Amino acid sequence: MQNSKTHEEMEAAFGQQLRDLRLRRNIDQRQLAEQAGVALNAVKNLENGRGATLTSLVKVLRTLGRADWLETLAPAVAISPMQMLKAKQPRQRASKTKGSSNA
Amino acid sequence: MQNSKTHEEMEAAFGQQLRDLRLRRNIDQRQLAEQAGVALNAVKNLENGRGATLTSLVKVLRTLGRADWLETLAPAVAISPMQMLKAKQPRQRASKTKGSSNA
DNA sequence: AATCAATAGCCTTAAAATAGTCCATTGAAT
DNA sequence: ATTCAATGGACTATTTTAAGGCTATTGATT
Repeated sequence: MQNSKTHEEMEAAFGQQLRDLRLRRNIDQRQLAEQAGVALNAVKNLENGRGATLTSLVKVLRTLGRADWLETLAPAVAISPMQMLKAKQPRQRASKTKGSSNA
Repeated sequence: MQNSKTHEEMEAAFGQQLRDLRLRRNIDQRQLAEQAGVALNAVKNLENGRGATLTSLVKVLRTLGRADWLETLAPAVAISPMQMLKAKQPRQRASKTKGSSNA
């Protein structure tokens, strides 16, 4: 009922994707690190799934030209233009109804 | 020529997306933290863009049922079945040709 | 409008990541 | 086959985050 991969495996697989992106740009880790403004070790850690910060990831993604990917996480619910008007967002909260299993 | 957002802004916007996902599931930060196996503070940090580790992010994404998103980073080049056969991957490297501006 | 739970924010300690350097390995170019 | 650069891996010091707890806000429900 859940993803069979451990989070370590997922981070490693993710790192491989980052590496692929870099190799397609044909730049080496050192160049990527410099352009991103992070240490070479941070890039190594990312690509090898050895632990990283979200900040390093974001900086690297920007450099790789894939910062847009970060905006694709939330499916973004379509709402009507009228609703748009009142769609300010000062601190939403989870509500109390027990039936919490929404999709 | 580049994203006008700073990486801080990007992390904050990303955190908002995480929050949206959580609210759609209608669970609170405490529940999410427990189910993900991270501290409540880790969830707060993520949603408020105050710094986080990739590990925390992955654990949270799994809990939110969006672990698949992590696999959508690299466009994944289509290669022929014949090429598949020799597509082992022991350590690729960036090559030396100066013309490195690939898309 | 009053209640109460969800969230923000801060504190301290422990754990983890960054940064910088060095050396070993290995893929690519000659 | 040899050369040489790209990468992996380790080590140390420093910075950042996780974890856990505690209080102040604030949104949702009544």
